[in-house]
Amino acid sequence: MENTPRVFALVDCNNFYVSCERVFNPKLADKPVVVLSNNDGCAVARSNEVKALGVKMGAPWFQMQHLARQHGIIALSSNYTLYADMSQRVMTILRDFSPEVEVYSIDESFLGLQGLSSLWPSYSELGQAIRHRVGQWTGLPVCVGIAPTKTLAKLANHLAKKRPEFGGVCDLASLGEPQLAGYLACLEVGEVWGVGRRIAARLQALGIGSVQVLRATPPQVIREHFGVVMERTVSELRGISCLDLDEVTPPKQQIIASRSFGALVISQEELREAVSRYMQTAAEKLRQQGSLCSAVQVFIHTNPFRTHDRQYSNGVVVPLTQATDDSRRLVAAALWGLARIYRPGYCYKKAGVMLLDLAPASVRQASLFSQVNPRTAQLMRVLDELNAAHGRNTIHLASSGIQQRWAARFDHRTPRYTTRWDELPRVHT
DNA sequence: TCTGGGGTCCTAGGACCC
DNA sequence: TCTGGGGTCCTAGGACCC
Repeated sequence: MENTPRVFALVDCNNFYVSCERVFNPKLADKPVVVLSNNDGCAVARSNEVKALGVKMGAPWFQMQHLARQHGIIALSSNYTLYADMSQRVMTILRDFSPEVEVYSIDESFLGLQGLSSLWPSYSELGQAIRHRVGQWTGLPVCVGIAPTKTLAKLANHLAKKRPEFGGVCDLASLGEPQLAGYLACLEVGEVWGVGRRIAARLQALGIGSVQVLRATPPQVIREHFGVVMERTVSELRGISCLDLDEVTPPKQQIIASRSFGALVISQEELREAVSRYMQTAAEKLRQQGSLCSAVQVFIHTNPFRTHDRQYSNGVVVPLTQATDDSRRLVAAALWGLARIYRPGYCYKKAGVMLLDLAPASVRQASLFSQVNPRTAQLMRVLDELNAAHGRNTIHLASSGIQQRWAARFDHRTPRYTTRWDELPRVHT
């Protein structure tokens, strides 16, 4: 279809959550820092100093207490509001460099670069310009990988991060074949985008350990063992672009809201509060993307790590007679489902809801027996506007309770520096 | 004491139909 | 004694991602 070869860049922020915290608290520079998941449970972001200590992604915080004291690891609760805002700033800058941007996750984007080479001495210098401007305008360090396929751009980004000789930007196409083969021979297959723990182990068993060997394996052989997805990955490693940029994010097919509790929950009443709360969060997201939902799922379970406790886990799908985005109807359906699956006498650790069968609101099917009430849409709009202006959960249904004893704990939260007037950073003179 | 949350895609197998 | 074949749809589960 295209004659000019594609050029992809992957721009990825280094240790994103930790770097965001360091922007606003310079004392954290060069210190071992982790950012923890909800309830301060696991390490979800680690500074280089912490990675060097051998702390793995997702490692439980309570298990590292000894190491933390020994090395003075600083632990911070997640400050998602701050990270989301910083992410937006980075993505805005990236759009200045290329008209083709796919925001892939909160801290990384793919850019289409082909055609832009005439504006720059080389793709590497374009990458350096990106690095420099993001650093100067947001304070966040990023690395850039450049290659003819997305999968290779991911690997290039990995090299840019790990190999100092690249200076944070790696353009694979600028390497000679022997040099490239040398780098790929040093990379394990598990580093490849799409190769997880399971598949890496199976590849190992077939004698395919390095990326270089994987790249040399015929895609048909891979297909026989692993299916079409892995075949595509190997083709991409060989420089054949199979995955294009997704510049417009399609609406989500399902929306999930679930949380572990900050305290154990036994009563149905408290579970009802939590389920109601989660559903209101999910419903807001549903309206944000302009969809309606035809079925909701609700699930609860005990703490699987407490193996000596009696365990219970269950979920149920509740179909709706008419597709809706009305928080009140969605909450009612979820609570109805909860009553079906609730069993007394267990210590519950987590609950959640899922919105299923989503469809655009623009093609709403009018039901024979019920009509859409225009006042409902208006009510939901006012609800969303108030919460957007004054902070999440400013106004909510009474069923989600007031005390919310079960709410997740955040014992080390930093200020929401960029999105709350009362939490702005202060400069003392 | 203390172990995250939110997504996508693919496949296998069962139900059902003609 | 002998008991088809092919297609679709749905769901659960597995694998991956950040």
